[in-house]
Amino acid sequence: MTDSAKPTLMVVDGHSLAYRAFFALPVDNFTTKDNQHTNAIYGFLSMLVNLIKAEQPTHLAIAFDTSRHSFRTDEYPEYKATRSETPQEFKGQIPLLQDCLAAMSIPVLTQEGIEADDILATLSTQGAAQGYDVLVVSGDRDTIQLVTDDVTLLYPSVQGVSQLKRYDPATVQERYGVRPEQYPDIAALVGETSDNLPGVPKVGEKTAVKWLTQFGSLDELLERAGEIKGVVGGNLRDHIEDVRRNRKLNRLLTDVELPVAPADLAVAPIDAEAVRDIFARLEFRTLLPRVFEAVGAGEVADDPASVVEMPTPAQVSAPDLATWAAAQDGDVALRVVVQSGAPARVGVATGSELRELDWSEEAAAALRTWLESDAPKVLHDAKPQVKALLRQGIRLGGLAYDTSLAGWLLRPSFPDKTLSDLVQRYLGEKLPEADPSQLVPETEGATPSQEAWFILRVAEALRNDLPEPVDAVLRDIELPTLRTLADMELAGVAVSHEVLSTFSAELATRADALAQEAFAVVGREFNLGSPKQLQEVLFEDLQLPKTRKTKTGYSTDAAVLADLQESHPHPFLSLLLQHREATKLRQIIESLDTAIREDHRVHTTYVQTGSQTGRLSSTDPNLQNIPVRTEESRRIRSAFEVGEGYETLLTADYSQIEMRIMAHLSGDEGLIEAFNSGEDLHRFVGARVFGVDPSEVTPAMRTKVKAMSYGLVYGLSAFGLSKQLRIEQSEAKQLMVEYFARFGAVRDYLRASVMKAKEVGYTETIFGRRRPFPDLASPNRVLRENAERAALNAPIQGSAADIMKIALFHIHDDLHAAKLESRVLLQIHDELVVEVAAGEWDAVEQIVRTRMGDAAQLSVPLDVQVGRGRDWNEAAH
DNA sequence: TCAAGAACGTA
DNA sequence: CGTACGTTCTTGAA
Repeated sequence: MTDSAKPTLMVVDGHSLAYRAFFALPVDNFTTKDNQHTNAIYGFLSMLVNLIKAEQPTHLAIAFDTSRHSFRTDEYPEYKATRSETPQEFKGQIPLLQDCLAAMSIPVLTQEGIEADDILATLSTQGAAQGYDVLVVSGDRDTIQLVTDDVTLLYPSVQGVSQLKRYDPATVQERYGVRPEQYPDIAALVGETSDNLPGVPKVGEKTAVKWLTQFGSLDELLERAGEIKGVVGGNLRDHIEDVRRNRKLNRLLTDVELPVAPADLAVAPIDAEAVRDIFARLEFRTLLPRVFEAVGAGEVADDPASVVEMPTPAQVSAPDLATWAAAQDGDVALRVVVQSGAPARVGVATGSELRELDWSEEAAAALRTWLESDAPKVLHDAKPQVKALLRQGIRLGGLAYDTSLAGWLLRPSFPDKTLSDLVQRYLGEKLPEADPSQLVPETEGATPSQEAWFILRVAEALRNDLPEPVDAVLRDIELPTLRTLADMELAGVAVSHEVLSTFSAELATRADALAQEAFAVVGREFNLGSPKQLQEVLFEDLQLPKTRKTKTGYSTDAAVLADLQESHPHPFLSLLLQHREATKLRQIIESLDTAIREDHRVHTTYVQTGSQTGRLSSTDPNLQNIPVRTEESRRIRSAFEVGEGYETLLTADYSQIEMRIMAHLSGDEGLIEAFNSGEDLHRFVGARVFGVDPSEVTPAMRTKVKAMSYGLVYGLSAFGLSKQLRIEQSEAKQLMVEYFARFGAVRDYLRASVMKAKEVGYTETIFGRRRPFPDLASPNRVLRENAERAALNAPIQGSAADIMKIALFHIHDDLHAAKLESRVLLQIHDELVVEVAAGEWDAVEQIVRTRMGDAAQLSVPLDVQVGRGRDWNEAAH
């Protein structure tokens, strides 16, 4: 153990440890909005902070390599020559890391022509001589030679950067079988592939240790190399010069002339302001308190700017709160605590004052005017609160900002779910939370007005971060959409329990019969729903050929089973597929049925932050994946009926909206003509691709170009196309060639679009919604190509989502403004379902057609198909 | 009780 | 080796 009276000098190889962090931490989680990668910086600093806390060094320095060139490459040009090029994503982080260290007042040492480990060697030698306990932190094994009674090496273990293994002389002896100073001898014999230093063939650690023990020293061994028998002896004699060279190169310099001595490296107070600045730039939030705690706590406490004092919440009467809130000039944050769908408490905050109260009828009456006014209000996850107020007959006005939506728009791939997440990320603070594990919580949770206060501050931080076009999306698309969704969710959709239960019973009978039949064919009973048991039956009992591999075995999905049925027809396969279909439908029906509420309606929840592209998602239940493809499955849709007090359902959908967006974005004249011609799209495209008259396009031709057209939007490959169409890959390839020969601008656009995304680091929709793609720069091919396909699709799918949202809230607002009873119920990405009141059909259809058709001005028309019926199936023209 | 994986429904 | 989602079931570990 260390003698506490001695000062501790810690010297760190910044380059090698940051490099390890670079590979250890997923880049996804460590990319700023400007697309600056920060994983190496974060990983390194995080480790450093832990080290400082654990080791409490009195003196500290970080050494970096200057370049790959060093005295070793002068000596031996092949040194480290086989190392692959350092990724640009890593190099770019080093100057920023050094800036961080400068802000933390930690000396950064570099020396032209000298490697970081030589600086470590020099400092540790000097430090040990001057009475320091020395800690060397490095990921380079050559530093093992530095270990002495006074010098301990901390070396990253294979598990990652967070685990450091401690090497003192005894540990080295135990692990390598030699004393630390002998380690370079072993390395010289064995060689170091990572440094491109070949050793003696067939000689590994074991042999090297044996020889060194036997001969006492490397010099002695090389002197008497003739005494070693066998092939390895010959190898040694043949490679003596290599060994000498290796030994020369792996000796670390202990006499580098440095501008500093250990005494100059005393730990100094950090520059709190500078650290805050650079961490803000790198979007490090959680690291800030950790750094302050580890190295600068005393300094920071004196800094008034670092402490934001939370005002004390005041319990007030509703009239007081209403008067006070109405008198506010700037933004006011509002938090409505919702319990069982009803408001329970209300908290309001400005930057300096906190007011709150319990909800009551009197409170509602007193607050109504302010709540319904245009006075700007900032909320977090407003939709449930808007709904709760609507249930009280209060329509919230002045919805100015939603931090949940803003956080999602800024980082759609990693939605910070809760307010607590946002406080952590954007303020670097902790939202006080009640400890749920305790019956009597030890920690107090934030009160509503305290939460509101945090929301206001998070909103301010987000406003600074949100680029203008993205802010416009929030203001002009998302917030109006939020109000609309609240009404849609409250309205729900009428679903007939009778229709569902009749169908369900039928399916249950059928599924049972199919199962019995299947068991009879196989000769035993088992769980048809268990992929594991199913595999036994298919591949062992029935001896069918093994299929595509999955993580846990072999695939039994529908596509695979259909293939099997074709190559090895077996009655069981068809029974199984039919059974799956019946049970799947039944399952959907059951979950739908249990979701029917007392008003005989199903109320889904739209998750506005539920996708990375800008689409909505729907949960509890998901009404965006109700079956439609088969005749039978559409019976489920016929259970969605017009509700009491209304006359009919209207469905409206965009036809081929994504292809139209492609035509617009690419400016492809052929495709634009296709949409303006009035001809069926796939017929038109088929005629061009196959060089025939539109009337001569066969169904097979149409199917092919249709698959191709849709595939384009997803970044389809010839392989994927051939698989889907069950044609040869060569034919698929040929199809793509012909397609692009006629519609070349489409391909040019898609290529340019991905290129642009690589350049700026994000994609953008027509309306300015952005989605960052850090993986476009990934050295990992799979990751990169996945990102490329997603980046190809994002602006198209996202623009379609934008257009639908714009149409949706305009329709909602128009219906409201025209005082019509009719209301939008559902949104299924490119389709809307509207419940139409008696006598309102014409007006509603007019509004829907206009708003959907005019939602965006593209170079092709937005075609809208409208249907009418008593139920959803009937209404789907 | 929970998480992961497989399967499958939609646009 | 085609994008974007949510739900249900089974399984195996906790």
